[in-house]
Amino acid sequence: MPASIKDVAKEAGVSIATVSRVLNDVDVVNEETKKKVLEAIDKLGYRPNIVARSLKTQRTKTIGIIIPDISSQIYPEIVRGAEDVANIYDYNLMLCNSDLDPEKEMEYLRVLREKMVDGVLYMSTSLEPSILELINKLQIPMVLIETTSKEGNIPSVTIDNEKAAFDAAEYLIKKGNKKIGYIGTHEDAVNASALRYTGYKKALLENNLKVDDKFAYFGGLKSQDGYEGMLSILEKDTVDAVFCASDEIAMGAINALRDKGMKVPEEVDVIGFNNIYSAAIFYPKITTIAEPMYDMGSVGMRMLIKIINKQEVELKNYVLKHELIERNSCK
Amino acid sequence: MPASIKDVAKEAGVSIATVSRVLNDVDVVNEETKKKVLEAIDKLGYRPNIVARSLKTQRTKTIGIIIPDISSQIYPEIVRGAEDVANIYDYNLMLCNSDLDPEKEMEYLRVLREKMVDGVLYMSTSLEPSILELINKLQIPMVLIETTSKEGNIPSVTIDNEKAAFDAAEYLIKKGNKKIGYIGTHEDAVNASALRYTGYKKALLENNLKVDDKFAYFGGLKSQDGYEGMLSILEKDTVDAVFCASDEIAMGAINALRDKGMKVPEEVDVIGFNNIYSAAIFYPKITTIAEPMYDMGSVGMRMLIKIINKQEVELKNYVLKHELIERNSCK
DNA sequence: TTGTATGCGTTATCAG
DNA sequence: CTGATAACGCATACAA
Repeated sequence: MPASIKDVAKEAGVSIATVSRVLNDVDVVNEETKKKVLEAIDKLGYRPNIVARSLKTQRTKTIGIIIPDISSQIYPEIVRGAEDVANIYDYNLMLCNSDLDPEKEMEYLRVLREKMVDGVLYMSTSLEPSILELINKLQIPMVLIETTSKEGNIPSVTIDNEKAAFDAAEYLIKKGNKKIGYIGTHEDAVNASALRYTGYKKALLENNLKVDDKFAYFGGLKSQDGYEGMLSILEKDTVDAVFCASDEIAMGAINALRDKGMKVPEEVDVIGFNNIYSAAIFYPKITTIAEPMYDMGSVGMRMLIKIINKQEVELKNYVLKHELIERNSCK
Repeated sequence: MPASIKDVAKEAGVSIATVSRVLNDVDVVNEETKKKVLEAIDKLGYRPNIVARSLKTQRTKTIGIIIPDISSQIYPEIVRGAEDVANIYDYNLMLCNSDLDPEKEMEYLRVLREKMVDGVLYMSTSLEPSILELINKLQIPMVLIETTSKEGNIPSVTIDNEKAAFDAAEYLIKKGNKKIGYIGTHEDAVNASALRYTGYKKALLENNLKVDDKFAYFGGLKSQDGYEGMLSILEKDTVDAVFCASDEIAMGAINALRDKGMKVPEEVDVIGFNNIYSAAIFYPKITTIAEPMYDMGSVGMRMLIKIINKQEVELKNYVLKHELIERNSCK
């Protein structure tokens, strides 16, 4: 049993109130007694019990972070960014993997509330009405990362996915490519990555290129999807270039092209999305749209802490800048 | 302000004691009143306050997990394994990134104690005396992952790093390679990956191959280290094969070989370690020693929870099996 | 400047 | 079977 404030009080020969005062550096307390208390604290190796403190102050100094899956390639960096900022302000992170399962998300939201976290950083794809309703009921400070709520009434930090995809596709077009494929999320999906198809399409149209479904493959964001997607497109026609909605897709697509005896970038340009760690290690190094993962986490956390402290946030919906990184998978 | 047990009691017309009883399903309580209470709970949308409960029961149902860096390539899977098991037993995870800084590790240990976590999953490289001392003082259930304490008195889950490296090196030898390089941690380092050099050396010696320092490059575990290490070795001599203490090193080494115009595996065999996600996506796909990351996390968590519940654990120091995965970076 | 007392929301002990 | 009530460890309003 660790020492409590009571033990310290007894040891120092003062009341627990006084101990509490020096602990929190509040009110004025005589230098003499302060010293006595400090000595007692030191002697007993006393450390405050934050659970008890939390119950009293109604603040736990911990923040919940809900992500689809920490073992995927893109979330660890976001989490790291969040933790680094949290750390500065003496917050800890409670990590929750939802697997994008709305039921799990809701359960975590409830548990986080029960554990009285001061706020939640929430990453999901779609925000179903039932979840929105729960969020509303829970009354817990929250910021969305990578998503926005329909009405934009929940603070968020994202990138402009449509514009980013537009930039990527236009880059491919500027290189002189005409037949440009797409591998990624279906445009009807209600999440951020679906906007990438919209951006891709817009770039083609604005440049008087026709959008043909035979050049598009809709599936997941994994390398397997890229591999299969590339093969599927190749069965129908040849392509000059491919826009991939994720770097993993790009890697899979490049592997498929290689297996078909086609050279990247000599014969086909491939551009990815995300700029995950291995994009720069892969051969060829992948030209891609860099999403500021770390910054999304840190900016999101910073905003959340402001909200928790009831400070004004200038901008409710941050849109961070993306960047096209030229490497070796495009001519 | 959310409803408390008091509100429920008033709503149901019973005492808070009774509400608590139905909440925890303890003692016998009249079906009739139980129903009333349940209705009140439902009506008010009552959820227990776990912070208050924790203060009373002295159990928080949360577990601290200290890792070097979540944004590195190997920890996310361990964390995921840990979380999945934690989830089953209604525990949550408090994530702490230490960057292998002993000071940070100790600070986290203290804060986790203050927040009354029920246990800690601890990943570090070296356990300095000062940390051991703190651990001892804190009296908090703990299991080590990827490391062991000198005396083996702290429960742990690891793989046999020396044997794994031995297997990898012997695999290279069996392929007929004579001049086998090593890129990785220095043998004097006091952590798990240093044992890989020991295993590598042992394999060479047992097979009557001489160990020559010009074939060894000691550095970090990143791809950059692999790239530079390969170049450095190549300056002194040619090699038939290279044992890399991590997959990232292997990727860097392969890129260096490629830049030097040498083909993998036709001219040089390269074997990695860890089996990180991108090892199977890289070109060529990397032959490697697979560490059961997910299992280390889940087994560790399982063990920790047993310890927390004061159940007997049959084995204090688990050694999980590694596996050599043959892919395309070796002939 | 310091101490007493109350309550944060629970669980658990003790009577009834 | 149920209701008071005392902790759990701390912060704080109010007295002194």
